[in-house]
Amino acid sequence: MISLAQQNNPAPEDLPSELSGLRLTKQRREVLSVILSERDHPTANDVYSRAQKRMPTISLATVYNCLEALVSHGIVRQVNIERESSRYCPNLADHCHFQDVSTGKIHDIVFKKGVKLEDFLDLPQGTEISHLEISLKGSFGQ
Amino acid sequence: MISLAQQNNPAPEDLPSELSGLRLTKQRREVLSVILSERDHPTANDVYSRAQKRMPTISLATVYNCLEALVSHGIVRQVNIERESSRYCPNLADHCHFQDVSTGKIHDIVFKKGVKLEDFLDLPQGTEISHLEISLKGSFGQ
DNA sequence: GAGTAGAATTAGAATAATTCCAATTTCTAC
DNA sequence: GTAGAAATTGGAATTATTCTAATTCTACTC
Repeated sequence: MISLAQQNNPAPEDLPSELSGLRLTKQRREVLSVILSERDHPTANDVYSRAQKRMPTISLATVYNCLEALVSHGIVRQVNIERESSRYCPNLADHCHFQDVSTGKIHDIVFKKGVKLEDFLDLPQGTEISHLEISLKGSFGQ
Repeated sequence: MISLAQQNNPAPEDLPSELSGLRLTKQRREVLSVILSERDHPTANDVYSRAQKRMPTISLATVYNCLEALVSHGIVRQVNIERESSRYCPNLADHCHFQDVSTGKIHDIVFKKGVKLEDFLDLPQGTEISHLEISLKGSFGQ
C-alpha cells in the first residue's frame, strides 16, 4: 500500500489511477499532487491557483469537488482553524495543528507517544469518536 | 468577582454595568443574558432570535458586535466545530466540545484533573499558546 | 469500434455566515 | 446641557462554499 505521507513531489502522472476506492481522475490526481508537493496546508483557493499552472482549464468547483472526494475517502485531511477557510493536509498520521500567529503558517504537531484521548479527556463511558480536531494558535518563544 | 460560570438565568438587569473592562450596554447585557440562560451553545442567529423576544429592536449586526466584544474581553467563548457557524459558550473553565452527531447538540467535555498540554502534545520548546480549541464529533455508545 | 449509462467536470448562479459602512442614537465627561 | 466618543442600526458587501444544469468523459456492452 502506497504511503502518501512519505511520497514527495509526485507528478500527477505518477499517482495511481485509484486510491482507497476513489477513482483518481486527471483533475483529482492534479489536486492531490498539489497537496502532496507543497505541504503548507493550502486553502482550496491556493490549490486552485497552483493546479491551474499545469491544468489551466480546471475550475474552482472541480477543485472543491476533488477536495471533498479526497477528504471523504480519507486521502487528505481537512483542517479548520477558527473561522478561516479550510486547509488541506496530506499527513494522515494522528496530529494536530499549530498556527504561528506572526507568519500565519501552520505546523503539524504530533501527540506524545502512547497518549490516548481518554488519558486526558473526561469522556462519558461508551463515547464513540468519529472526528477529532485540535488546533492551536500562538508563537514560538520570543 | 462574579463568576458567570455559576450564575444561572440572570435577567439582563441583574448583570453588572461593566465586566472585565467592557461596558455592558443594554444590548450587551441582553446578549450575555441569553447566553447565560440557555447554555446550549447557540449560534449568533439563535442569540439574535432569543434576544429579540425581550428586545425587539436589536439588530443582527449588534448581536455580532456584542458577541465579538464579549469574546474579546474573555466573557464568553466562541466555539467552532468544523465549518458550522460559530457558537457561544459562557463556560470559561478549560474544556472542549463534543457534538453528538445524532442530535447535533454540543456538550462540554472537561480535561482530566491535572493534565497539561505538554503532557500529550509534542510542542517545540518555548511555544506560547494563545488559543486552543479541541472539538470532537461522535455518538454516545448505542 | 459505436452506443450508452453513470460519473465527473464546468461556469456561473445561489447561499449563508459574517463583516463593513455610513448614518443615527446613546453615553460619558466636562 | 453639550461636545466628543462609543455603540447601535439597517442594509449593502464580502467571502467561502455549495448548488445547478449543461457538457464531457469513462468504462462497459455489443
